[in-house]
Amino acid sequence: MLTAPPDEPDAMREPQFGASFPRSSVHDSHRQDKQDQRRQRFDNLDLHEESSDRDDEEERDEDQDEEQDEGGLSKRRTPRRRQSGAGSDRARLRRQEANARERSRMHGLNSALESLRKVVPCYSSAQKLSKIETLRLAKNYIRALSETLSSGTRPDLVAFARTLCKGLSQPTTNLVAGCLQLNAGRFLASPGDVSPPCDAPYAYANAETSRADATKHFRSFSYCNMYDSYYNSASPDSQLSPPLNYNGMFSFQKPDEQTECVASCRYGATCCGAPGRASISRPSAYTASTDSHFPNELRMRNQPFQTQEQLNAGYHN
DNA sequence: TAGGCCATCTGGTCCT
DNA sequence: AGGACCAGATGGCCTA
Repeated sequence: MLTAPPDEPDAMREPQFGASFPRSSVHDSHRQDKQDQRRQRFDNLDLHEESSDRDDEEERDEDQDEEQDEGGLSKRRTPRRRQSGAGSDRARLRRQEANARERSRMHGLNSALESLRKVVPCYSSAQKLSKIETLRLAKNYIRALSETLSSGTRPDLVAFARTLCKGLSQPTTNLVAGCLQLNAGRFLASPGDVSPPCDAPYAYANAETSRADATKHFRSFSYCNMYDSYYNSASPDSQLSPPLNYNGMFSFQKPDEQTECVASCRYGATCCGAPGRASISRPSAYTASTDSHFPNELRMRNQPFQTQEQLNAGYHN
């Protein structure tokens, strides 16, 4: 089953609204058991019979095999020659070894993807993003950070969130909005239609269930919380910290990541969490403004916003 | 039940 | 020759 429209050149671009993700990982262990069973079953398969059956089919379909996909991409697979005796055993062994390698390779790929999940906004081990959504969100995250860095202007959370949610599915958009405590329906509506996110803390676009899902698994985020936590210590119940690093100015980090982050990040900020979620307190160069625009804007505490050149200078020196 | 996501197997292709 | 990579096929699980 395709995960993207066939005519879509970029599979990461189109949202899949209504998709049933993010998916819970609570069944991962169960899934692992099933996978082991399946693997055992496949390993015990008599590949001679399987090969025979397929060869029969291929003989029947040999005439149609000449056809090619649109675009000249031939997907034809040449009929396999049936092997027998020692050669067959050897082939089967090699096939099993190849399968094991492929499993290992895919596990490595999934491991890398899991690492990616942990560094994009809204990470949760309890309710993780799908692969495609993780890649989309990561791409948007990089883009949003790059745009902020290159603009050299004071960041705007709504614009940041828009970039972040571009092309994401509605559920994921709601989750990101939940992390930001933004109104997903409003901040994605139109560039000029920006309403203060704090007027309705959880007015989600589609359903209350989305709101509940988001708040259940993800620590809520807001400049209000940032501001508050700046003057308060972090709560001790930190477990998971969705990293939301907006140009390095504020972020969710695990407690054990704070030390090095503080050391390396000149623009560390502070945020705090919703009940049950991590709450981080870090030295901040910014404070949230308390005027009518709050919390759409950030304000520097001790220094003006620096341009990209100034930012880079800190690293180049 | 349909659709989405996923893991796995599999054969083809490319590279070393 | 063998391993890595890729994409198609398949079937299971989950959710709306």
